[in-house]
Amino acid sequence: MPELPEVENVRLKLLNIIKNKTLLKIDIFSEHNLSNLLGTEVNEFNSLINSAITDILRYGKYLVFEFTSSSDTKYLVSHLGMSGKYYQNKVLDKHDHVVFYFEDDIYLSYNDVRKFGLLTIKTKEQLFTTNPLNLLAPDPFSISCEVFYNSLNKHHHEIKTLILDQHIISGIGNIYADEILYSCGISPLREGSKITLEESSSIISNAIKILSHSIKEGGSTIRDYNSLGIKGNYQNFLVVHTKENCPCIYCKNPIKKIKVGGRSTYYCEYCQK
DNA sequence: AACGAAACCTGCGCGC
DNA sequence: TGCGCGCAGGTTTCGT
Repeated sequence: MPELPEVENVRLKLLNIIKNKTLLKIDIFSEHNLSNLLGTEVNEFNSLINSAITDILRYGKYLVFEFTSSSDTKYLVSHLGMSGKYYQNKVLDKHDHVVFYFEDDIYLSYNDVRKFGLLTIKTKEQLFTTNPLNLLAPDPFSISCEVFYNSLNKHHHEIKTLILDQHIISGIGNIYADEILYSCGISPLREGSKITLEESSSIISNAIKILSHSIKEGGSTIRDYNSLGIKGNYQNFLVVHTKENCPCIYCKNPIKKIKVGGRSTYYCEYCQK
């Protein structure tokens, strides 16, 4: 469930479930097959035991669990990749790789079919000075328009590729990139260095509008992806993504599907310049 | 240096 | 029914 609105919904739900709960035990299954998923040694995970979850934060598409004990504070940084999900008290299956047992008989499993996600432990010192958060750009809600505009103008990539680049702006993925550029009337193929300051501002304000709306609708649930039983509704509000050959809601010409930077891209060639 | 391609994984749906 | 192919809400690494 990987873009900003879906991750934000997971964050809010997780806070309701485990805020102020103490971690009692962690199980990690077949850890030798999880070398890309686990950024930290297993014993580092065990160092979280007997700490309580004092907060859950989100940076772009990353979740950050704050664990506090009497002696120190540590952070679990989690990215859901393409197929990562959290479940509460679910009967485990072969894709539940890590299970966190809390007080009050609550357990959370991290399930990830494709194992593109990430779970890594950081100290307070390391959190923003090491991968992956050290190079992460601000999300549309907090980025400065001038900084964003200057980043775009440094590159000759297509604008769609640039707004998917988490070092330039974070939180936007393949679905919302298409929706945002459509609402701005900007072609996904336009070169970043040709985007004006006004258009940069439009990208940010449309991103804020679309992402906020999606957060309110619980995110998008397509192909049955969801986490913690969250069933999003925003897929019903999509106007270009997945709409190949459907009439553009503005000009009625068919929506085109192309590849940009290797990703499926939907747009209206008449409304987006 | 910069670009697209392939890699990392698994499962699903499609056409033959 | 079975097989092969292409596809998937992401990101990093590898070639030319």
